[in-house]
Amino acid sequence: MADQIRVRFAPSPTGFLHVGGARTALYNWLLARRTGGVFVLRIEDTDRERSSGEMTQAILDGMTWLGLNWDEGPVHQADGLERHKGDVGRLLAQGAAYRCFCTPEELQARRDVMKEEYRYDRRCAAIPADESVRRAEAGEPFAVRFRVPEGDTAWDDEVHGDTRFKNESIEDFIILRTDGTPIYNLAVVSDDIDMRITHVIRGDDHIANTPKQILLYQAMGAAVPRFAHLPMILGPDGKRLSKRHGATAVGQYAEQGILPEAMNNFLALLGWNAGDDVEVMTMDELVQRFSLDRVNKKSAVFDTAKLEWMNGQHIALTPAENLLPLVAPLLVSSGLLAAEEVESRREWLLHLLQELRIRGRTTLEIAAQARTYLVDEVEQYDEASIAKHWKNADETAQRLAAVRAALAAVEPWTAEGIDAALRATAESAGVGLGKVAQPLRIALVGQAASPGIDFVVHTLGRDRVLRRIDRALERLRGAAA
RNA sequence: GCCCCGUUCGUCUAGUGGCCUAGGACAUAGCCCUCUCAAGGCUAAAACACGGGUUCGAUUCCCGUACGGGGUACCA
Repeated sequence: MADQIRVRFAPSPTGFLHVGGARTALYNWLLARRTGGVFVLRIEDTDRERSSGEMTQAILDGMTWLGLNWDEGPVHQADGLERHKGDVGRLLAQGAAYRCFCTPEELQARRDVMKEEYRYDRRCAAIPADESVRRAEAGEPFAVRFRVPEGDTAWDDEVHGDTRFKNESIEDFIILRTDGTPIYNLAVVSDDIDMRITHVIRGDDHIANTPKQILLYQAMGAAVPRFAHLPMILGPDGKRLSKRHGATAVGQYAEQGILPEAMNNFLALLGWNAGDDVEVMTMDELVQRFSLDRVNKKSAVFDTAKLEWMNGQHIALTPAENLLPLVAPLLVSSGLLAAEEVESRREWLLHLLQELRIRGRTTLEIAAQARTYLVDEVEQYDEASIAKHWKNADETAQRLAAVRAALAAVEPWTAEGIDAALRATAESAGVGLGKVAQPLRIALVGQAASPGIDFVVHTLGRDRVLRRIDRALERLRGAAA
């Protein structure tokens, strides 16, 4: 398998896994799965100051939630320190890099004078090799810079096509700090060579790093991988997505009742499409259909309304058995259900979820709608609904009393039997079913909107139905008096 | 400042010179279905940033301009 595709996702552990990173990870994962390749996870923790173990774990958790399993890793970039140093040593030995004895303070001073025009003036590039070695051995501190050659550096980007930089626009960048630790561009290239990465898929904020990295590959005598630069994800205001736009960490969406399948589906469509009008896709379908050449160049706005719609689509497609483990914990933690009831009332819960799953866009909404079926009494009556459907208290009470009698006699207790009883009640009263169903609905759930009335009555069970009607009758008689 | 990238309905997008009276999806509005609400179905409104070329013909190719974004660190 010499031509097996190897990709990597290489986040720096300086924060949670955010949606932009998640999409980058997803595209890498999809390409690997699509082609039978290898997906490597690498944690870029060379910046010790800003990296933390908790954040590394948070990123791993986010990936796991999304189901983006990795085949190798997580490898820590910091573990490659010796190799990085060795690579720098070789570049130094072959003259592709040189020691720079300018101190950060000196550089800053020059930058202050020249403002934005400043670019490193290569003064240390002219130091003869023997002198450079002598000063280093004498203990003078130095950083190592890459000697950018003349010419152009170009590549055929999988997303952007031909992309070209003039080397003169690239300064002799530092590859090794004074403290002997590598800089990002060197570490990335050294690691990607070491991991035999064939396709580098990352955000297009890295486009300007790419020529530097290609130069490094060439200097190190390694094959240059394919590059694919994905467009940025923006907030609704068109600015780069950030915390002030609200939820950006994938974990926050998990808490908001978003399904990982929906998140992946939505993220996949942010900058890519399957080429037809199909939008709702399972993970398997995404894997089947993904290809890099249908990735867009244009940055995209993250639209939570569409995410929620898509989540609703995925919830509706999720069998009740699979929905139960997602919703039950919410019901248990809000005290509506005892932990052991999840098992003992499993059939009833599945029956409920089967009905509710097309009625909510998040698992939180589903759980909220399940509430009235789990408590004994109606918790709150919607006044606007009462005003509309309980207009005449006497008449409503009469009708509810008739309904009560009919429901008390339904045998067996099935949705069909209930439906027949309600229709018969309406008919003998000489009104349409709506005139019976709406007042009853308010008596049962406190508002004018709910699933079908026969479902509500059946699911609530005879005892609670009769009790709630009795409560409604008390209320109506109080109002009439 | 300099370097680079981008620009189709409010948003995500289809479109690779004639198939475009620019298609789909979300959101919005209306209708249908109907015991209500969802879901579903149908319909409506809604876009090729601008200016030059090239061409018999440009959303599509080229050049400018404008606007947006990224980079320009001993951050990643």
